[in-house]
Amino acid sequence: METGATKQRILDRAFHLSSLYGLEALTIGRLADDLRMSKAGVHGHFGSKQALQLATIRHAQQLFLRNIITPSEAAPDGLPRLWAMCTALTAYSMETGLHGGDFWVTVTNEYDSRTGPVRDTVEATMSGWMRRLEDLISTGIELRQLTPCDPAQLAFEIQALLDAGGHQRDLYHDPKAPARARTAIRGRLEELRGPRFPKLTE
Amino acid sequence: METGATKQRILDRAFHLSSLYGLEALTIGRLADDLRMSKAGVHGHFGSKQALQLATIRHAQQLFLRNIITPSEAAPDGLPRLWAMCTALTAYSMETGLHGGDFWVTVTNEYDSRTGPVRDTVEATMSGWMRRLEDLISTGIELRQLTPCDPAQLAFEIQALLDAGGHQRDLYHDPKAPARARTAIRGRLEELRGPRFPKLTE
DNA sequence: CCTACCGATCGGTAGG
DNA sequence: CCTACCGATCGGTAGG
Repeated sequence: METGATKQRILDRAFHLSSLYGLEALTIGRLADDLRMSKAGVHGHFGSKQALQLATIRHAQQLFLRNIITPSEAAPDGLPRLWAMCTALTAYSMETGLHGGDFWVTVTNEYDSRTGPVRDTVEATMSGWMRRLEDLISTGIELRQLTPCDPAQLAFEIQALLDAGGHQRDLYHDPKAPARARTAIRGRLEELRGPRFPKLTE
Repeated sequence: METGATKQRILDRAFHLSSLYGLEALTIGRLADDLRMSKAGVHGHFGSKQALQLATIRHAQQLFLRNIITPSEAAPDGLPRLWAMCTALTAYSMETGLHGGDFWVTVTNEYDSRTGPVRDTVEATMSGWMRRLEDLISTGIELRQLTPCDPAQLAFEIQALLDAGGHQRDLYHDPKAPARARTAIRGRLEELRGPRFPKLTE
């Protein structure tokens, strides 16, 4: 049960546009124009605008899994894996074009004060991501890579810095912002250095 | 040359709505319904939707100046003043309702990938705020409150944490998020403690 | 500050 | 996947 090629084209474009302008500003007409299709042709693949938004979120989840999560699983559990995810996110952001983290920065900010199924899906996705960060931190503590600390607090700080790396890069057209995020995260981790603190690449 | 009472009512409501949903989702019709006015009655005060957006930004600037900047000027220059601004922003966020920082978190994220006069105004405002943070950090270093460090890097980190305090509070309905931001900022400042590091209240 | 409009665009539907 | 529509709403204008 594969997704059709046209539907993939629509989702790629929807992902691109909503990474820049959000899922509320996404319109079926704009999407159709970009893809040189009719509005009904786009609409028919999803049935409603909300279904299109939810499908775009699922598409973004798949890209995030493929581009960020899975590659980082190659690194050892705990701190090396956490650091691999942080470098993947900030490295991606240092290149041109659109990448895994941008969609989520835009969309979480767009929906943080809204209600409804789209918001709920966004929140659930990000909660899963935060739990993943906290688990890696907890594992890092258990493995004595890190000094004991509050995983939720450290995860909050890392997520804050990752978000700001992408956001401030865009707002100020400052290509150094992702590197600032990485520098700050690395410094914070080294401050919590435990006896088995691993070497952090890059 | 005072602003009319009706115009103030419109701007208060526009500020409230755009703090939640952004300045692009703001519509003259919705504003008119909320205020039990006609669309033309709202429109006439500004002349265009863009002028309404820019006027709402100016309104938000005034509130930020009155509620955050000016009160903090009572604290001594350098670190105490920087800390006063951080506590003001996170304290406001801990109460219910809408406050100074929320508008800017929403709107900077909304416009970071857009173009045009509204985006330019938002960017200029935030650049001024970042410069203010950097100046307070530089003063703190000169006064030996802080160890020498890169003011732009530290300002980036503080702004990242302040943003995330408001944003994650809303996204996860987590009232502890602003306190996490404050804890992280305080920890970062104490890490950079200089010989004349002041006592940080609260 | 209002009523009464305008053309454009929105999400969505009928029918093929 | 298309053309040809629908009612609702958008920003904006005329005229008072």
